[in-house]
Amino acid sequence: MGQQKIRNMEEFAAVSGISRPTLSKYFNDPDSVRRSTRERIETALSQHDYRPNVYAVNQNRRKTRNIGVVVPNLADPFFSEIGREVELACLAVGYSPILLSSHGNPAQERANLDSLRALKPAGVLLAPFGKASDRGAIERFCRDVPVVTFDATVEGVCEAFVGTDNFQSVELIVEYLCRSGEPPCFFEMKTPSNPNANKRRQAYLEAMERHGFAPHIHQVPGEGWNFEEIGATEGGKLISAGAFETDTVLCSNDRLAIGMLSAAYELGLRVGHGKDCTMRIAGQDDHPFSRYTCPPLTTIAQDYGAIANRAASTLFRIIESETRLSEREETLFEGKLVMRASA
Amino acid sequence: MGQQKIRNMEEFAAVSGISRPTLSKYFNDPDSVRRSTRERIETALSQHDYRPNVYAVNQNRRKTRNIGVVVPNLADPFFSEIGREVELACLAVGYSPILLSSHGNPAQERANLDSLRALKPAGVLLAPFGKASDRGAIERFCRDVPVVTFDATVEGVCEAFVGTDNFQSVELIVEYLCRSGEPPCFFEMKTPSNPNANKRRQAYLEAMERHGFAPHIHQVPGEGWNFEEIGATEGGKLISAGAFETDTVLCSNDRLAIGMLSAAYELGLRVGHGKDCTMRIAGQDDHPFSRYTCPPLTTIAQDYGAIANRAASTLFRIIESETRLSEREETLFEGKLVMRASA
DNA sequence: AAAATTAATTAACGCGCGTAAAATTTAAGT
DNA sequence: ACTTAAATTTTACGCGCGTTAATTAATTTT
Repeated sequence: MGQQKIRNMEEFAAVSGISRPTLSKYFNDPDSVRRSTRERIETALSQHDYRPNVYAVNQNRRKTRNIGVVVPNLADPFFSEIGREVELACLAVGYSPILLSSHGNPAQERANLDSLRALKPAGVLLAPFGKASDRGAIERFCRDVPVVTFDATVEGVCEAFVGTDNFQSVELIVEYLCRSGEPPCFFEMKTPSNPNANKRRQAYLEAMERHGFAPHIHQVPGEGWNFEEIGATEGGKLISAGAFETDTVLCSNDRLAIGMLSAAYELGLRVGHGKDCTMRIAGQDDHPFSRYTCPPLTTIAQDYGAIANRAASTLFRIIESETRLSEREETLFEGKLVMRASA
Repeated sequence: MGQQKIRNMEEFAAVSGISRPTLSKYFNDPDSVRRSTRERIETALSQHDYRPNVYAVNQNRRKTRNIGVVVPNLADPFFSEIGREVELACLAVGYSPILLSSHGNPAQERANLDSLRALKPAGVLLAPFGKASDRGAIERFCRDVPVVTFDATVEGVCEAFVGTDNFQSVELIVEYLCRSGEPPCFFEMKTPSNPNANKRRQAYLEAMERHGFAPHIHQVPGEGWNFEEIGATEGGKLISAGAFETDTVLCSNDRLAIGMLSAAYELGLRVGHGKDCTMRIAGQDDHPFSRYTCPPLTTIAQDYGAIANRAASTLFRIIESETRLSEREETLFEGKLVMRASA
């Protein structure tokens, strides 16, 4: 294509026969120039392959076209999947997503926000740790940058929140479990890393009361994000000790359930709703791997795509309106029951 | 801390009593200034919280302190894990990692390299698709930016490659399987997304010959990265058709094995090396979830940490020497046999 | 303490682009 | 064809920092 390399917009103006300010307008918004000029520019562009220097472009702009995406832990397929959807949503409307994982560490979350601040992002999509997050840091950050939280939130902070309706979800699966067999016990970590856990516990209590059953909550020790390990070790202990009051266990999330399924298998128990089964195990989230557990995991599916797209579009709206929301928006999507063999 | 906000280095020079060029030196390398001045700067820094404008800093620099990290698919825990390790290695020596996923799409890989080029990275760590990658694009990119490939490579391109020794690994597990039971059949996709698959198939053939057994390779249709699905569907078909010549199956990777385990479970087969088991299934990679399959998966572990750190340190060496390697470096780490219950 | 070395300061330019104001061209409307 | 409105060009400045050369100050050497 091009002969010699174009070093800057000035040189590209020379070879394309368009003035530099017009080019500048074009690169900021192709639709802001007349169609005939746009076509001339694009022709020249196809022949000379020039791209504006990202750093020079962003130097003076108060707001860049960057969007920060911060998730607590990319090693969790839930977040890598939702992160992927969010990235695509950003690209689709011409923003540049910058994906950062906090690696399960709230201090890293703060560091990520610091890095982002230096990048002057137009906005940020944040899946925070919740209570474990540095509230002050996030509050300060939200003052400077429009932030939409998803999956989890920090009470009363940020412009908007998009997530799953834990109460509806839990009710759905509790209702199903009660109807189809013994009412479920609830299995979770004593100090959950994920803030949804607290809502789910609460929702479980309410749902059980609504259905007229006594709730049974089992909280096990364990820190960090190695949920499968905790589910396997601690869940296994409870199973072999006969600690569960009923034959049905609702886990706070799929990863704990995956661990518990593995423990049950080790113990030689058959899990599921079949006649020869001795217990049922259900999860929450519809983790990408839940379809392939043994038996496949019955769970509540979060609508990854809907959450990601709504969070992104809400953020775009705030950015483009250039005004903060008068009121904090909360959008909760309904979970869907995914019936598989485990419960 | 600070009273009013510092807008630029000039203002910070004023409040700190240090000249701007000295500050500039400091921010590029704190050790390049006298200790007494360094301390004065850091004191002022702690009181006024000023940070140089990233964009202005990188505008003229030919090489930034950014390091691009490109993986084929972040949704695969293998890559999110190795991506994490690579990120940490970069941060540890003061580089800024920029993690990009190609979302299983070679065109996106190319787009990622294009984005990276605009960011003038000091270097790039690339886990390419292999044959599916746009060879020309990668070659051109490597001409401009030092690149170290990991996990997979593109023949003859880039400065260095760090990965696992597939031949050693496959030999290890084939030897184990032959010694402990029937020799393994080999299960893989007809058109594998991962280039290591080809080496593994070759290694299987050689290992079987070495041990004096007839090799049996089963290639199944299927595209994309939904390996578990393919393993379950196609693997299940082969199992129920009795297509495997022996009772032992070595899968090209753990994710296929996870799918096949799920299919075997559905079929009511007991997998493992116990007396009551009817077949054995083994994988390769030691996927983070393989420990929690039912039964837990016997596999070959790649040394994630070693690969990530070696790839990173090799890249740093190239960057800091400011000369390209005279010869392409290849580092292969040995796989380790992880014996669990499935084989 | 003087000389030699090293480090910091002053002054000034350039990077690539955003952007504003004024002058000019082009397109649209009647 | 003539008026108007809209788009483009010219001209020029500024952003925040890298960097260089000449100068001055601080430190080390002998």
